[in-house]
Amino acid sequence: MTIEDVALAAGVHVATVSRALREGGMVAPATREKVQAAARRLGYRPNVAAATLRTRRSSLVGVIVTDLGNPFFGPILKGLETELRKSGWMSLVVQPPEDAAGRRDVVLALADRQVGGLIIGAAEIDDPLLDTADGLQLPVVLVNRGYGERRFPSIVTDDRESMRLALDHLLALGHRHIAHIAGPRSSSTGRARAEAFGDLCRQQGIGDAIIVETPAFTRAAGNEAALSVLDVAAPPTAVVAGNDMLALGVLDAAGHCGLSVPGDLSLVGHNDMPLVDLIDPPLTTIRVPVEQLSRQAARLLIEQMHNADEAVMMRVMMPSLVVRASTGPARR
Amino acid sequence: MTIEDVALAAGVHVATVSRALREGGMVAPATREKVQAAARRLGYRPNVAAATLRTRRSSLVGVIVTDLGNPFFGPILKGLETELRKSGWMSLVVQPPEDAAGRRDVVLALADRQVGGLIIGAAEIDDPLLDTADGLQLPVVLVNRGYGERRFPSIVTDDRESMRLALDHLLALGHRHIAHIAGPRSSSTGRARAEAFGDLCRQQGIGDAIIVETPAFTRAAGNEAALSVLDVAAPPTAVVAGNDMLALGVLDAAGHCGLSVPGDLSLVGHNDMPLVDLIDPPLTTIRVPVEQLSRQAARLLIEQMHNADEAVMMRVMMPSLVVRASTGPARR
DNA sequence: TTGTACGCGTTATCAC
DNA sequence: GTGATAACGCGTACAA
Repeated sequence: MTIEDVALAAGVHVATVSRALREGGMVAPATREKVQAAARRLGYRPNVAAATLRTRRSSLVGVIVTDLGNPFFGPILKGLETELRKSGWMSLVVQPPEDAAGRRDVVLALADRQVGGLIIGAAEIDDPLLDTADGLQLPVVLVNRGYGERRFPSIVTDDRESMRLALDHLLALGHRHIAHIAGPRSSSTGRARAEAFGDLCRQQGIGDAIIVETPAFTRAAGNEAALSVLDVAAPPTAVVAGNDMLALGVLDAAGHCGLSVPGDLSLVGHNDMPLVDLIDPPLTTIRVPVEQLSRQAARLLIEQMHNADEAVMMRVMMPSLVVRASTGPARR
Repeated sequence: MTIEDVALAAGVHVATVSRALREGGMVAPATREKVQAAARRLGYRPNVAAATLRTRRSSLVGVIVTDLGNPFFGPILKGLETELRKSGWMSLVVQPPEDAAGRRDVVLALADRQVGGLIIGAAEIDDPLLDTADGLQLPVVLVNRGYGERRFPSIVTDDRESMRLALDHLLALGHRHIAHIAGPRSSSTGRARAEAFGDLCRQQGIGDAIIVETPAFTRAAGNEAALSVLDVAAPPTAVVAGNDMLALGVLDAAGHCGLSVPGDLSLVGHNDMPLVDLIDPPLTTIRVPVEQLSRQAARLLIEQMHNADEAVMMRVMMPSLVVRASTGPARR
């Protein structure tokens, strides 16, 4: 069942069928109708591979996400897929390997499929992923990760504002000994939040603020890092975690050290991922507007793909503080 | 940069290049090496669209999942993608619409992309998705959903065993008034668990077991259904939920009714999705081996795609009980 | 073992 | 506004 069959059935030439079935084709309304009727009657489906071969374009978008197991990414993926498909794009989802060569290959493999662009929710700073995409001239949008030199369009939340919200909240509760369990410096969010936290502490005259970097945004890493901070004579009275997964690890560590939350230790997470409102204690955290984040990202990519020479831009979304029960007044 | 350029550079014919670069091609080792060297030197990347057009095969697999926002699906997607790509397949991820036409179209769109097969983690009973895939002769594997007539290969957990584990646990704790907040009967798991629960209760001589069906596996639906059961004079002392999301809703309802868990009400979930070990109280639940479930599904699909006339088979995985703190002895 | 030749289904560029 | 025709890049019988 090819375009030729339709042409035959409609009594026109294949070229006319092609035009009639596509948006911009210049065809007489009557002809178009005739063709569409024939196509429908025959159950004709255009051969996507042939069209891709001819046009060098496919209706595919590469979605590169680390750690699909992380509850934070589910909603992001959901928003992305929904919004992309609304515009006719399908999502090729890939988790990149750790090694540089593997990351390069992932982008190449995606490019081989003629993806129109890439949404990357996994970029590290100086990521081979980005260099490769850049070399291929592939439109890219970063979600929730900026890039060191801001070379790529991205949707991010304001990390400085996040830390300000967290810190103000803790200061208002009387805390003065505050630690930050930071995500890896190789990720823009890990780095930006750590730097903002440091700056703000200095501004507030908190000299002894501790910042510990973790190797990954995981519960295990959070636990380990938190132990090094909490398992001492005079532990801090509050901790700001780089994200919610790290916060869960901090919770583990607090339990291990016999510290009650929020009695002995106040804890602020980041992201407000699903279910953190139900854990014990319900987590005070910084909410990022996930739904809008992912929809904006999809839209931005679509714009970039549509208009190749769109200016590089960053859209910054504002986080907000959600106070639950993991924070309380300082005892000391 | 086409296959012809490589042929020129290697001093052989394009056909030879094609053979040399693919697995089964019969080429002299020396020639192959020469060709590979030339290809590498030129940075040649085969045109996937052309190959797809020619062979009518792509290295794409359709992954149809409802509700990417549900924390249960993240890990499943993760295992699926990992395993599929290990065998050279990329995942086209799609969330199906609710309406029949939309579900049909999703499968057609996937088929248009020449996907080798479909992994469906969203099938309803008598789902248009399945009929369409069936009509297209597309290899299909169902994850965590069986099909009414068992026409499709699937990976499932043993729902009867799940319910047996849950019920035995509650009976051992002395409960006799037990309700089941069931998932929709339109889903195989919802139906199977409800039926098993009913059967087992009868076997145990529990005549007054209540089963309430929900319209969806969501927290809100669980809450609503649970309210109808708990907000009465003599509520049951234990509830088995159709899955963890429903269980969270039950928890909400219990709070609303002033029932403490597990003091006044014992609660068993299903799936052991991420973070339910941290909620208050930590949820007793039925663990499904997600990692293996998804990997098995991917492997099964790969087998089906490889060997078209593989017998339809179902692989059943055994669930296990994870006792945490949401269940306790019956007071009455 | 290698080369020849054709076709896969579409779209784009021309004439008309 | 429509028809003819030439690519697009590759895989594969078949012949050599």
